[in-house]
Amino acid sequence: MSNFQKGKVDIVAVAKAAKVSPSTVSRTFNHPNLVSPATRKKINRAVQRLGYIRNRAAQTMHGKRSGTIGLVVPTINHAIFAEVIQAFSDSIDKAGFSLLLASHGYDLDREYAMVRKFLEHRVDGVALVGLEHSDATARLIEQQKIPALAIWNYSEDSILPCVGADNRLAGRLATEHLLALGHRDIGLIFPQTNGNDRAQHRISAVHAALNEMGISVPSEHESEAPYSVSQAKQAALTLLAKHSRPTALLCGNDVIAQGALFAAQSLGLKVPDDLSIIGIGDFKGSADVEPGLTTIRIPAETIGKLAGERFTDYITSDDPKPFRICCEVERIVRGTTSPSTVH
Amino acid sequence: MSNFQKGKVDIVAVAKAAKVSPSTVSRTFNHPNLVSPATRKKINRAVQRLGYIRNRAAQTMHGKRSGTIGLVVPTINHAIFAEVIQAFSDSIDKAGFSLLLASHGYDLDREYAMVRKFLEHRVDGVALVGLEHSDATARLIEQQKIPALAIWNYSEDSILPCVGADNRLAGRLATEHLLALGHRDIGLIFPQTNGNDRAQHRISAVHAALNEMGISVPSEHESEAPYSVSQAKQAALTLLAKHSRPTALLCGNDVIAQGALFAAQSLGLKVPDDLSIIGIGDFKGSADVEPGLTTIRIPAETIGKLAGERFTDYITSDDPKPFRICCEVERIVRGTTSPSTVH
DNA sequence: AATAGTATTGCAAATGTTTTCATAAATTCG
DNA sequence: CGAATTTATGAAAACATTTGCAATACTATT
Repeated sequence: MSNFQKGKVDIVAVAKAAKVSPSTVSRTFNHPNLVSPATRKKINRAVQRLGYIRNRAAQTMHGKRSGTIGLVVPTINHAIFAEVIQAFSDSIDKAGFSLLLASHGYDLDREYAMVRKFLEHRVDGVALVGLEHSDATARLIEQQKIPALAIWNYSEDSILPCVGADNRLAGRLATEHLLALGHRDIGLIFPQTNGNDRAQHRISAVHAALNEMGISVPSEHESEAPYSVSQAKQAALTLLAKHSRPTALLCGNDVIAQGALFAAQSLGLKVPDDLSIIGIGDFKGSADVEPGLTTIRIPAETIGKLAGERFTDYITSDDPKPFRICCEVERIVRGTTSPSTVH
Repeated sequence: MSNFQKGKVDIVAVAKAAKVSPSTVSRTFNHPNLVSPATRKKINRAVQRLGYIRNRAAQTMHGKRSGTIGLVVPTINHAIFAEVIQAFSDSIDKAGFSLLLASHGYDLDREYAMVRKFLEHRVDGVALVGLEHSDATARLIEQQKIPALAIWNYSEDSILPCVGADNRLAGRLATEHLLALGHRDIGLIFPQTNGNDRAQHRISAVHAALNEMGISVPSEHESEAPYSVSQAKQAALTLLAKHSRPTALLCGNDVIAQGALFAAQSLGLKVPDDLSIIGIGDFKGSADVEPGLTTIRIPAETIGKLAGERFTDYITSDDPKPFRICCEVERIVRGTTSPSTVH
């Protein structure tokens, strides 16, 4: 009970307390099999007594991994990203890594800044959302040779390793579902596609699928809404107030779809009888609204989990092989869609 | 165009390229006013050319701050925590800090483990959710003299500095609102209170307020639900199916309240005419359900923002003064509550 | 009992910075 | 113009580790 409070407890304080050399203490942590059980016990006791905590900063300086992975998301405060962050965090935690998290608010220049910041912290890898990033970001990753991962989106020609879903397919499936139900007059509410390749892929697939059927969407039936139930509700209200109302609404994500649902309800429209609504995402809660939301499920949790597992493998492997993983999207039919009654 | 790729670019590589000493390079970053504009320019050019990125691990070893703050939350994947994380992240980012994030899943032993992990990374401070933590965690914080902050909850006798709301008051306000509307037969759906002092404070205040009116809640009108719309919906369905149905439902948070709302709707009950529902939290989306959810607003964003600002101040101050900040809760009356029709 | 081999430990160099101190150059002032 | 400041730079020590190498102590083998 002597040197508890006095000064820093570093590895040499522990060494002194255990009457061994600092090297031995270090070895006890890093190569326990190289030190005799007896000394190991002495050292552990000293560690306990002094409350020593290893200093990863010092380790990192030796070329050891920092044990951190940086994740940059557009925003944390979305059902869907929260889910993927949670799964990713849990997953890398299992592999002994800590999560550095930042958001860029759909601004790719801020994304760059965040990646840089993470690089200063010497993260062992950086994960980004989506496949579209600024040239500066791409250069930075290339130049610094930092392991990087794109999550959320899948594309067979992605430059970075990726774990995600095919958003084009999601858009197509949603469209085909409505078409199969006989809808020909389809309204579209999507988020801005600027710097958001997920939305961009989805909407272009929707248009493609409609074109194949010779359907085009009149511009007054196409609307843009930010990611927020209330603003989506507003947008839907405006769209639905138009003289010629579509028989179905295809929404860029489930948050927008929920907004649309509430808008329809507050206009006294019966969903799905008067109006069908389909979303994309299958967020937590989409199953629980009344009626349950029909949607194309993007398996956020699976993506996050898988991304974490594969990325940590990749990082810790001596000869890392790039990978691209496509997680299946799936049509989930619930209560907000029904056959068109117009013939 | 010589030493681009060959080997590490560290401060001495930059120094060499700019034909100055490493000290001068370091100074250019840390005390730019101490180095002449001319050399500064030379150095900056070299930095650009080589793509040098500062190494915070090495800085940290010098007793400089690591520039990271650890935040441990029960779970990331909740509307309410996502909101507070976002605000906190943005706020500390402005002050130049990076966020290390971890979740413990309402397990205080895991919380301890996460704090330890953060300590290894030499975070400059650690923020926890709530005021209830394991003894080990408290000891660790005390012993390591690491700046710590409790967010989300306010209490005047909190040991740690705190930024949060008075959850007891929230519980009381919710109760008083229902009582004022004439409800005497009130059902309760709350999350588990184990290791969750927020819920614990709320429910005890509810019971206290009811007691003062001589009201007690029959056990079949009191139910426990985890944090999930669907499971809350289930719990509410069971509760509402009882022969004697309460006239109002007081829910431990807005997610549960939403579940209750959907349950009521699927049972064909008119809200608020047949059943009043009040939540606590005012989550994103609570305003947008139909009818809008009456709730007690806990200003998550304000809490996160304020917490970030005050905590970074605290950390960077030479003589930090402890603080406790109470953010106001507020009754938000929307469409899910109305006067009791039973007399 | 001597030798070879193995298990255990310590020494010292290295990692990438920052900072104190010292020195040199430039500027001011009487 | 020389002394006194001030400004700009460099050398070297310090920070907390890890690890290659060397030294020592132990075991097993003949």
